[in-house]
Amino acid sequence: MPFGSSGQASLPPVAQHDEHLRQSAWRSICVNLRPIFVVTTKHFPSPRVFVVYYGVTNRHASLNLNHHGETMPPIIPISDAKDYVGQVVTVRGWIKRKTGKGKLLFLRVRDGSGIFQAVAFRPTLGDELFARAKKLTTESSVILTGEIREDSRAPGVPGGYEMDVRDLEIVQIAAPYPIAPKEHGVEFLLDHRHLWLRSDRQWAIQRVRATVIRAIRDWLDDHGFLNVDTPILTPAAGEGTTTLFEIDYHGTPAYLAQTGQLYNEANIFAFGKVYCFGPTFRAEKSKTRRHLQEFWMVEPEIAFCHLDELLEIEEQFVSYIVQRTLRERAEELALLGRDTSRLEQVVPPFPRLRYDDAVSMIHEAAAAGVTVPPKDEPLPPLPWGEDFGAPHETYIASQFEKPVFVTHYPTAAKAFYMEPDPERPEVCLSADLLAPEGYGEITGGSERMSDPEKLLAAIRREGLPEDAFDWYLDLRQYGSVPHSGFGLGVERTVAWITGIKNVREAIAFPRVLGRIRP
RNA sequence: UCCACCGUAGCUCAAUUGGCAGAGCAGCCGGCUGUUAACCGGCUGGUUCCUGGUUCGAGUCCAGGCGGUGGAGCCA
Repeated sequence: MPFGSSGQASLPPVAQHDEHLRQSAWRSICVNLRPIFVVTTKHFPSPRVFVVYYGVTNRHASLNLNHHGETMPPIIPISDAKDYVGQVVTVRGWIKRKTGKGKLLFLRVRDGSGIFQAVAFRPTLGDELFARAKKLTTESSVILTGEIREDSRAPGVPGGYEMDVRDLEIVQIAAPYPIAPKEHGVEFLLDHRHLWLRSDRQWAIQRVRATVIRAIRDWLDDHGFLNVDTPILTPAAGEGTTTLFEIDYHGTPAYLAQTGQLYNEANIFAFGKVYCFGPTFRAEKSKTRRHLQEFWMVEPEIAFCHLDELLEIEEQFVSYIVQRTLRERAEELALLGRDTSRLEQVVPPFPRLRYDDAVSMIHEAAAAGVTVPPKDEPLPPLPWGEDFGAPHETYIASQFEKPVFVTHYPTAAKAFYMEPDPERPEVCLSADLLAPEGYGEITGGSERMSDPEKLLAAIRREGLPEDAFDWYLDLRQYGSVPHSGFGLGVERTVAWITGIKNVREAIAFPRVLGRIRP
C-alpha cells in the first residue's frame, strides 16, 4: 500500500487536527496524478476527511499517516521541494556533507531524486535534537521533517530551496566514509565503485544514461521497429574468434555474444524492422578510455534498406537521443560542467565522407605536420586499405561541427558480411559515425551481403567455421532482400553527451581489463 | 602482447647528495548564527607494494616480482 500505512483494506480516516495538517493532506492529494475522491463530514463522530484513492505513483508525495491514522507531513522527494515552499514536509535520505557554525548546522542531503540543504538551528530545534543532528556523519541515513523555504544561498540540484529542520530521526550513523570531498585516484575509486556511485557526478551520469536509453527505445518504438532480443549464449563468433569470452555450455564450448546482428538478420525476415538491445562482450586486451569488456549496444536492422537510407535513419536517431537528453537532463549536464553548445548543433543532416577522401585529408594533414590531442603527437600516415587508428578518427572528427559519417571502407578491413560496392568491390557499403570532440566511433553499420553465393565465398575466405553459419546462409535462400543495420554503443554515447573522459564512468559497474570487482 | 609512467597514513601527496617518516583532507574532542571541499585549537593515525642485494645507514641505489594508470593494436 503506497501510503505507508498498515495495508488494511478499509480506508483510513484522516484526523483534522489543525488547518496546517489539513493543507498538507490536501497538498499530497493534489499532486497525485491518479484519480482521488475526498469526502468531508462535519458530524461523525467529529469532523473528519475521508480519502478515497488508488494507484498512487511513487513519483509524487504520498499521504503520510501514523499508527493512529493521523496525518503526518507528506513524504516528498527532494526534487519536488520547490512545490512545498512554506509547508512542513518529510524527506528521507543520506547526509552528503555536514558543515556548521556553533548553533547552526548545514546538512547537505541527497535522496536519489535530488540534493538539497537542511538547516538545523539550535534555538528552533531544541538542545536534544540539535545534539542528535551534530552526531550525523557523512552518509548517515536520516528522516528529516521541516519547513521548506526558498533561499538563493541554498546549494543543490535543483538549488535555491532548503529545509528548516523541526524534527529528525537517525536511521543509521554511518561508519567513517572512505570517499572524501576531494580528489581520488582511479584505482581507489573503482575499488569503491559501490560507494562512488553516490557522488554527485556519478549520480548525474547515470541519470543521463537512463534518459539516453529511454530515448533509444522511444525513437525506435515510434518508428516502426520491433524490439526482438537476441541470445547472449551463442555457438559461434559474430566477427572473428579472437575477442570472444568462451564458456562451458554443458560440455560444448559456447561464447558470450559480441553482437546480436546475425540473429537480427533472421528477425527482419519475420518482423521487417527490428532492434535488439542488451549487453555485449568483447574479450579484447584493450585498456583505453573507450573500451569495456562488457558494454551495452542497441542494434537496429532494416529489411529493404540501402546504405543511403540507413544513414538517414542513423542521423535522425542520434539527433533525437542528443536533443532529448539536452532537454530532460539540463541540470545533470550543468552539474557535470558540460558545455552543451556543440551538442545543440547535433541535428540532421550529418556530413558524409568517403574513406578515400578521409585518407586524402589525413595525408594532407600529416604532411602539414598537424598534431592531435590529447598528447599533441604528430598525425601518423595512413596507407590506403588500413582501418583508422584513434588519432585518425580524432582528426577527421575534429574537422566537422557535427558527427560525421565515414563510408565505403576497404572491404578487406571490414567484417565478412558487409556488401561490397557493386561498382567498386574493393570498398564496401559500410558507414561509421564518428562523434565530435574525440569520442570516436559511436555507431558502426553497413548494408549486408544478400547473395548466398557471395556470402559463402566470404565466409570461406575468412576461414570461419561453415557449419556454424549454416542457418545464416539459409536466410539468403528464402526471399533474400537488400538489408542494412547498425550498432550504437551506449557507453560511448553517454560519455560523449556527458563530456566524461572515460567510458568506465558511463556504466554503474564497469568491466574493464583486469577488473571484475565490485 | 608491446611501449611509457606510477606504487609512502583511510585519501591526495611531500621527504634536499643515501642521514630523526611529514603535511592537508577524513576520523575523534572542543569553539563559532549562513556554511558552499567553511574556519580556529587539540588528538589519533605508518609492513614507505613484495623478495633479495649494496651500504655504518635505504622511502631514496641495484636485481627480480606483484599491482595500477595511460597509450598502441582491435573495436562500439
